[in-house]
Amino acid sequence: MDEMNPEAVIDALSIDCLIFGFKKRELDILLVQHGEGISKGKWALPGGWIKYSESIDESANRILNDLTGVSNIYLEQLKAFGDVQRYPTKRVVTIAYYALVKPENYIPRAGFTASDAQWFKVSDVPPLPYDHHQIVVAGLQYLKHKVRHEPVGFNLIPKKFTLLQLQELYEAILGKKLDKPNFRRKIMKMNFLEPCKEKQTEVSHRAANLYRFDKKKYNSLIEKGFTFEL
Amino acid sequence: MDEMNPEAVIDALSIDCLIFGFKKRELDILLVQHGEGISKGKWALPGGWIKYSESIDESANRILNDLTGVSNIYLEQLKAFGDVQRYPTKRVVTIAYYALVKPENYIPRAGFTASDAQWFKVSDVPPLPYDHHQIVVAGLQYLKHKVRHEPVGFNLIPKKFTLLQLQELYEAILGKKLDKPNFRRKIMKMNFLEPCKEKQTEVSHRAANLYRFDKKKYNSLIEKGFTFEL
DNA sequence: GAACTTATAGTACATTTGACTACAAGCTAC
DNA sequence: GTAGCTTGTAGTCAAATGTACTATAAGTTC
Repeated sequence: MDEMNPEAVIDALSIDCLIFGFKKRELDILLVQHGEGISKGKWALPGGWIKYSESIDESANRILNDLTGVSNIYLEQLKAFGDVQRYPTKRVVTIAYYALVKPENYIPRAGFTASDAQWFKVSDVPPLPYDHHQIVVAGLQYLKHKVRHEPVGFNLIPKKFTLLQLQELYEAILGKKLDKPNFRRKIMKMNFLEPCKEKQTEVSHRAANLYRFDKKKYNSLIEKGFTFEL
Repeated sequence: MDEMNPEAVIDALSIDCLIFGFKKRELDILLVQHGEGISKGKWALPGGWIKYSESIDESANRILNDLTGVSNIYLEQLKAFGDVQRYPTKRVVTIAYYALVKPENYIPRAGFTASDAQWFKVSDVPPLPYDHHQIVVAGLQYLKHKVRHEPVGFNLIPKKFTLLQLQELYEAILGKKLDKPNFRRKIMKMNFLEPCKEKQTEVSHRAANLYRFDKKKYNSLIEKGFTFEL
């Protein structure tokens, strides 16, 4: 049977990846240009078929890496999309994954069946095939909600960051100005930022302290009933 | 091909339903006993195969109705589970759905391949086959989070309810005692509960006022920027 | 009516939030 | 150097909110 061949795919089940980046106060998403198949030449979310030999999580990572060269990021499942007519030639249910990354760390390079891979501003995404637009909308909506209830923003800025960088990120995502002293106090009181004991360099003003997100601290706070809210 | 037959199923893709109820201060889930197949006799989440002719949402509703007689509820997608070895005889990815219902409105009656259908206390769930335990845990975790950020709890209690009933629901889900006067004040200040101008009946103590959740009020608050938090 | 149960109101204190002020530290231009 | 700029960091204060209570009211059971 198919399942005996480790390269065989489940032909009714695919993965699509929605990768968010953040550059110059703009949210970006990563698209690939199809190099073959029925949608050749079109820009679309990086996606592909799930193999019998891999879990769906593994599948998402492999597909993303094959098509764009992006690897070792934390892909999380967004949602399955399974309308009867979402795919033109046959019935295909797709499981969408998403991730937040720092674009400067992930220069996409097209691979496998993709002829190109590039970041697009969310505000300037080309027409997408299948129900990919719907997936993007669902992902954006989810991100908007998630960012207020979980400290996912840290995935979008450098490991070591200043409090102002963090504040500007939130201002951009939440779409409003925040008071500087109050933001600092609120974030610092949450107690999961670790000072790096280093300062900013190469800035033409007083250098700010650098901090990093301490996941261990955060997790232990969560276990004690803490909930992140911003 | 398979897809031409409207009864044909996608044999690598299933649905499992996680239905929560609330009775006597306890959270329940709805299980069915398999009447045939490799897990005959075992209690499991109501589940089945997705047909080529139906969307995954439709599939979830049909399967739940076939097996338990429960219909017309709002099923929401929880997550897809796709470990390679999650199903014993072949590779199957399942999409889990969940819903919150008032058990008194939904007396389960077994149907189709199920020989029985019953509510089980969450604290007293029998051993479940496949990765169904993992699905239940994921669902509970999600519910626990969701219930604090959205007023979904009202789906689990009668339309007209007392504040103590509501409080007991939250205590059951969150797993901790809440202070009565403070809970009342907080909920009432949110301003989306409408007094029914009726009182409890048939209770052997002072009758409490009945309230109902006013979805219109809630929605208009949301539009003004209000966020539910508990 | 006494004892009990649950409903509901109120109070006092601590904590958090939001708007704002003050000042320190490092750069640049003169 | 110093004036003037930018950004960092600390603090104040009143209002709102949350927390831990106490008190009392309104029924039921015996």
